[in-house]
Amino acid sequence: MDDHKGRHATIVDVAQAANVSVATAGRALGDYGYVRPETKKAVLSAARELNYKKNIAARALISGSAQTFGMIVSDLSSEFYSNIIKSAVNYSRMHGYCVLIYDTHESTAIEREAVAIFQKHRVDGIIIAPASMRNVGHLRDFVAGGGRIVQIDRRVPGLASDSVTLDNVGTAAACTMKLLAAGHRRIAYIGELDEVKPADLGRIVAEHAASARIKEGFAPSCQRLRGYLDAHRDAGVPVCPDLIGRTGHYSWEAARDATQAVLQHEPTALLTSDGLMTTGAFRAVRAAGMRIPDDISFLSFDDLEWLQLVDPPLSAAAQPCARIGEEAARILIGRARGAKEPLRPGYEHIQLSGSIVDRGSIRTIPVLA
Amino acid sequence: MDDHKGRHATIVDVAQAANVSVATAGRALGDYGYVRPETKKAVLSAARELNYKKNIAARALISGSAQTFGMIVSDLSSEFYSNIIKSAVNYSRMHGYCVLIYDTHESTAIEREAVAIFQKHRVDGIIIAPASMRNVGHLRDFVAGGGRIVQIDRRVPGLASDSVTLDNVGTAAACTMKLLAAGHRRIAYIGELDEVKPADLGRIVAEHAASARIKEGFAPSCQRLRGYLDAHRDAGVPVCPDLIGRTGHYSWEAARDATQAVLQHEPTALLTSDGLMTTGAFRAVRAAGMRIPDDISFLSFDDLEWLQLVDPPLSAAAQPCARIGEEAARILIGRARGAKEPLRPGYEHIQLSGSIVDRGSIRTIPVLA
DNA sequence: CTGTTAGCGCGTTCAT
DNA sequence: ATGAACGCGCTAACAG
Repeated sequence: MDDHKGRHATIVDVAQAANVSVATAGRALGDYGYVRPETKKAVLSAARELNYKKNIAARALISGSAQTFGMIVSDLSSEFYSNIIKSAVNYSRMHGYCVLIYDTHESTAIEREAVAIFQKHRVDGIIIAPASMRNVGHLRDFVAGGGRIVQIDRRVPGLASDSVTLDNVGTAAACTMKLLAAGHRRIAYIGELDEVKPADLGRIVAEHAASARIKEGFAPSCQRLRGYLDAHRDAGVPVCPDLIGRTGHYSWEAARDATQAVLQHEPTALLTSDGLMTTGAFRAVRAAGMRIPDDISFLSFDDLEWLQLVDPPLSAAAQPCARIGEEAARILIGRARGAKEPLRPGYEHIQLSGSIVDRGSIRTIPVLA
Repeated sequence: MDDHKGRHATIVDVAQAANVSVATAGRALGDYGYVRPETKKAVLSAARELNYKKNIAARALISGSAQTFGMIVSDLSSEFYSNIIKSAVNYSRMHGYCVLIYDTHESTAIEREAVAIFQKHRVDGIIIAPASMRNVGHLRDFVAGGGRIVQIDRRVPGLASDSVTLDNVGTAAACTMKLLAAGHRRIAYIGELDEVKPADLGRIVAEHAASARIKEGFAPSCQRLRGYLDAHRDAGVPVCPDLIGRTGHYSWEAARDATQAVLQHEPTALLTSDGLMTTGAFRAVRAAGMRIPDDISFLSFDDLEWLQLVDPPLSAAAQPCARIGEEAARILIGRARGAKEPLRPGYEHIQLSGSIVDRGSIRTIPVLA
């Protein structure tokens, strides 16, 4: 217990105390190579005595790995991301990895800084939900320098990285089909859609050319729009552009306002593009004094906890947050383990699908003869 | 751009490329000592050319600091902790520090592991909401070894560390007084209270001896119970033990069940001890078909986002999450900066107070003549 | 099985 | 103003 005033005991101290060489001490402590059991025992007890803690920095200097991942999200405190982080952190922990966290508030500048810091820390990989689909030079540089990235939620096309995303098109289509099957013909969609110019929106809808125009490389809200349009096309139901609410930026206030505008055009159902949009849309519906599902049906993309607490509870397409985090960590661990090989040529692109939880916020409209 | 197959450029590479010594390169890159401006410029451009990134591990080996904090919470994805983490991470980032995160699911074993890992990483300090008030040997060892800790939310007595907590007693008393002032005389309280044996509960209440029995060193739910009792005593209103719901462990299901039981004893108001309890209590109220505030008034400790979304919105005592995270990081940064001194003798114990947000979920009961 | 030694990349003396 | 050399704590070659 004789701590040298806060200075940590080193492997040399332990070796001396156990009357062995540093190499032997290293073998005993590191659990590798040949060490006589008794010797090992002596070393370990000396280590305990001195309160010895391995210095990861020194190890990292040699091995090049500090057994650490970096994780970058745009909003750490959102229910969606915090759940993903939780599972990624836990999975990593169980496999001996720590996680450094960064919150960018959707700022590319901070994201760039995060990547730079992580490079200095020589992280074994980065899990990131890119803030922008276009401004990704720092990410390209990172992978060019040998860094490993797993993208989550969003996927930048052409970026040499693995990814774990949702089948946005398919899940949104399933949501839309559910509403269509319930007899709805005027389904509103509220999303950020900042990549779709308002001027183009009408044309895209009119042509039902979603598949051609909204390709990979768009943010989730756009891909989900595509699912919405695809479902309409497949069902032979025309889409009214006025029912598509575009916030342009990411805030619930904007979603509320967009919804308010869309409600003027008498939709019978509302589909949101994610949790924040749900919050805004729900407020707008409430403010308008409309009742769910009698006056309007509601289907939320993202299953937030409070959806079960309002009256009536709201139906939702739930994303498998825990799996997203786990898969991302799993991929990174796999790559870190097999880092000796020159890096496999291909990348994993895992697409999970959302599951619709029906809580009764969707009204079935009787078919008019 | 000639990356050596993933290997990072070192300061030696940069020095060679710039035709200077490593010492000079170090001075230029580290921004210390004397360097001729032109030389510096040359070094910096060489560094950029080679995509050089300082290796923090090497720096840490010398300075003993990796400019990193550790943070340990029991539930990363709770609204309360994720908000605290967000602000702590941001504040740390702005001051050049990274944050490693651990989620313990309230497990002391994982907490112990987290501390051990953080020691290996030679973190400059740990921000932690201790999972247990008693099982804290690993924390004592950490500070005994020269480690710095800032406790948040909870505070273990006698642990040599700073802390940032809420004035639990005062805030809970204010909540209770608000309900008393509205004319309520049968106020239920739902809390975890695992440190108060059910057998003792009756006696504690009967004696109104809270101040003497529930001292520092108890978890928040107990301290808040004390505020609840103090307010009653000060107002001269007796407390009915049947109105105190004790879950014993931390889950919303338990809170729902405890509330259900308490509702049998006809409270006119409900005070919860934190966000999770609020969720459970609210579900119980809803399940019982009671209307807020007509049948029962509701005041939540912790201001969750959804409280504004239910009908009617629920009043709450809001904790200053952002400030908690900031203050914790600020203290740690201050101590890390002044680490040369043998450590100041005293510790900071910051107590913030909650602010009550009234949204109309409290009914005013007319005084009976 | 164990000890000796040489770095990992950088910061920091000292000289020059 | 710049360069040479040592050391932070640990692992990995070697010898023995």
